Amino acid sequence: MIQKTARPVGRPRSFDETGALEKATQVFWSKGYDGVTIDDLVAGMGVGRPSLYAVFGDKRAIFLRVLKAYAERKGASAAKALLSPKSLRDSIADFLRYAVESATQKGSARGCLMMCVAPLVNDAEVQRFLQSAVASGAALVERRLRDGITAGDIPPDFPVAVRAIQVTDFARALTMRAQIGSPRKTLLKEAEEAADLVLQPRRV
Amino acid sequence: MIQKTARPVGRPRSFDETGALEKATQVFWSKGYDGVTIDDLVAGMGVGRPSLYAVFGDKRAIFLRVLKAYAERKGASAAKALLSPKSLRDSIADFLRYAVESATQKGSARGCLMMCVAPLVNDAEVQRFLQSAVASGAALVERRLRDGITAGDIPPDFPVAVRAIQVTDFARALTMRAQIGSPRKTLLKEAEEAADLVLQPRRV
DNA sequence: CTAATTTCGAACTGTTCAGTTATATATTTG
DNA sequence: CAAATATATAACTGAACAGTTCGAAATTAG
Repeated sequence: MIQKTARPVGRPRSFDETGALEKATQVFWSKGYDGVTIDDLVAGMGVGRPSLYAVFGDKRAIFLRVLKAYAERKGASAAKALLSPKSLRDSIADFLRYAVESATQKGSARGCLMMCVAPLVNDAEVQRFLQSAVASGAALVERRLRDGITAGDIPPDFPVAVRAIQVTDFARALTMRAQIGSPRKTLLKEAEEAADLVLQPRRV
Repeated sequence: MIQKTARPVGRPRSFDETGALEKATQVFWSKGYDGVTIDDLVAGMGVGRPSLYAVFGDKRAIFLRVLKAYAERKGASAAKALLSPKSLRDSIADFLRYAVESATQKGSARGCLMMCVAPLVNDAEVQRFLQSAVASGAALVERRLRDGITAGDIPPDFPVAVRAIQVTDFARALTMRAQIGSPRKTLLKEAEEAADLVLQPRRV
């Protein structure tokens, strides 16, 4: 019989790996990549310096893990907002509203790790990751738009690819403005207006 | 008679103040705010360390001057693109194309100092400045849209305020994507599509 | 040519930082 | 309880950094 929860030999860790990464997310998010020192991470993650290097590696490695975990969570939330069984208009509006809400969340830094912090990291792997994340986001929206055609919410000649990109562009822009301090209420209103705009049928 | 070009007493400076600030712009743009050291500025601006402190102050002071000069230049170019005597569609498209072109300029860092670097600077004055710059940009576009109503390019009930913000949001989003490496050609095409979208009359 | 003034170049100083090492501590195995 | 193993705590090391100081150099004023 295989005991999966077999305690490993040696002194047990005093921290939770996943939890520490989540705390690291907050550290990077609030201080930016270059602004973060190892001591910031040691303090913020609650992990001793040598353990931090042994378990997670250096700053770059920690950031990459943080970024990927963050992207996964965000992507899941975005997909949830987009693909629940609502009207197309509501789905798109929800997607944009979610972007605004998570970017203006009190208690954590404003904006978004992927849009406001990661792009400044001068690292090829980070850039590649961001590009693929951008493409995935647009693909997700495009899928929803196609479903909208099937459901008859928008006409069959609706330019799904172009509009999908425009939806994600609005999400990006709203998130950026959240970061520099635009109030949530304003941005939520603009999210609605953006949803209305991108769903307009092709001009006659 | 006042001799304006009276040479000041003492050893003349070996650098040009304005030129040094332009070089500083490149330094901040390519390395981000936190990523820049005083030595980077000394090397990049061609100004000796003590002179740098004496003439410009510390890193924060230099960045503020750089940011303001940059914003002035950008604002002038944007106004030029928007307000030249062209069709409304061309004006808006030019505005967005200019955003893409300057964000994908070879030889200098991608993106834009105001959108990609400055928002991460954790400084109240910088944030206030950015907010006002965002508002100015939207106001400029809105003015052009109003002129478009006068000229009959768009109907009198055209939602100028909302669409003006949307235009600047597209500029923001396109600039951001330039930064993470989207090719100029792609972005230029999307600039056209964005211009078409935001000029659609209100839905019937 | 001398004194006054301003900038320049180089070096100095205390601090902060990344990454490592040494030792103590907690736990499993036998 | 003793040996083996893995983590925690604290301290160390060399490099990088911000801001300053000091003497040399370039210029004007007299």
